[in-house]
Amino acid sequence: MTTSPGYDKYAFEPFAVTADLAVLTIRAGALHVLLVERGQEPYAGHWALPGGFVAPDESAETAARRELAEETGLSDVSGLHLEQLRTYSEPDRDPRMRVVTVAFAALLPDPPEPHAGSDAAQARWLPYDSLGPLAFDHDRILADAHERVGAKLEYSCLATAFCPPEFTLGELQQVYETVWGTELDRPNFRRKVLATPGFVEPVPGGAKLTGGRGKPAALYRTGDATALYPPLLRPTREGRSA
Amino acid sequence: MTTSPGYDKYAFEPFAVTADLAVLTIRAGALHVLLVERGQEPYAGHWALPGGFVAPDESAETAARRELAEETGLSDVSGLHLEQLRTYSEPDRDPRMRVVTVAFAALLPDPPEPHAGSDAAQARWLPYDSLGPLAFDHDRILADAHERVGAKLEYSCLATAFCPPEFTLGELQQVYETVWGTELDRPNFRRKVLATPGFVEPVPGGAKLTGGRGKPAALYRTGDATALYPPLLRPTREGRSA
DNA sequence: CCAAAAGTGTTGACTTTACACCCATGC
DNA sequence: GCATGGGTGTAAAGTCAACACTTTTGG
Repeated sequence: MTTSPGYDKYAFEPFAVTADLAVLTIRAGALHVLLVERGQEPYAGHWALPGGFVAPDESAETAARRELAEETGLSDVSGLHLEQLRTYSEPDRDPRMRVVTVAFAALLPDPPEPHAGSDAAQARWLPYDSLGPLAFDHDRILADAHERVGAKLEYSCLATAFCPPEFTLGELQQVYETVWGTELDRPNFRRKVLATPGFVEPVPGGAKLTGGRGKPAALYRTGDATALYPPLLRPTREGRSA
Repeated sequence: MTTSPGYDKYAFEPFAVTADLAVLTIRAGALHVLLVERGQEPYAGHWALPGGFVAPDESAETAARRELAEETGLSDVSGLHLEQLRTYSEPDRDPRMRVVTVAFAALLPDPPEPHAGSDAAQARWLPYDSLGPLAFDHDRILADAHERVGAKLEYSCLATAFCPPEFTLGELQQVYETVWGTELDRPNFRRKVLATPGFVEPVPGGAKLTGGRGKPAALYRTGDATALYPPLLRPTREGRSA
């Protein structure tokens, strides 16, 4: 910690610090984002990521979790996966004042039907594709969130965060296919998932579930593992090998 | 952006925002970190990561680059790789006041012999292993930096950031071995690197260089590629396959 | 000639892919 | 029965790790 000449440690400029959230879920086979409609300028009428100021006694993570609870109306937000993305600090991000935003991605199982927004602004789940321009630099934050989540699916067990407590391998595969926008071979997907020790574990009660018609599928739960060796790489973007 | 009841957008608590740097280099086959010795409490006499306040007209990235130039004494800092790590915002990180720190990792080729520190505090390159406890939560930041850099070597072309403009494959391999703390098979390493299109490109002037005695090695430059397909995975931590 | 470091070749083990096929259920 | 989704098997292609071997330099 050094100070530039003419800079006094205790005479720093005040910054506002906010925590913004890219809350993602998969609904009807499509990636959806939780957005709030802005009621006032700037960007009145535009959609924006939910978020808010970090309180004096909170960390950015705590603030993000608080906002998540308020915005989704969920009571038990403690178990949800919150991933810190990065911090956006360009001086002109917000025309009103100097705001530094710590962005997070949150992954939810199925749609916890909108939210019980604590304030007047309406909040809605909107499909990730077919979004108009968002307020501030939120397009970029959201794109970063998508990119990060897509990458983490490759080498972590994050995918189960999109699934309910008990799920089928078909549902898990849909998570990958939806986030990556590709199709995967079912037999191979199944083998890779089951070959990774703590990724998923079968629900012992031989329980099964029907996804409409077709053979009932076995149910699985999230396992202990967090990392994925070997990784589950997305199918070849351009040419993969030399 | 929503506000909690009783919260006025313009009456936020002031936060100090700093940018701290984990400046890494490889010297004599060992990972080294640039640290500054603190002259005042708290943590007087402890080593800390270089860093400083973000000025009102700067982004955190800009502030980090400015600090990097001040601390290393390098004139051309514009080409160096700066990687935003994450933001540390726990309320009690700094006993004096509320400080939110955006941490960065910087990778330098060989040792630009210490620094011309702009202030009195001495700055030094210290070996990553055999570091005592650092000031504040800088141990954790540094560990996160090491972890992140190690991971990025797997799937990005970041390793060349540790190398001078022209380098041999042996030097590049040493970067991997030093950061990962493992040994790699030279023939296989060479093949993987050369099999990735834009990773490195040969210096056409048939230039060569001797690293002491032994056959002179061909020289390479950094290529255009940034990502690494297929990835260069670290050798099996626990058991890799099922 | 020897040691040291660069660079090439090869082989067997393993992984991955692509696809064929059977199973259980709703209509 | 037949469409639909779950689950198993397999063989060819590809990848990778391990190690033997050649080349070029300094002493």
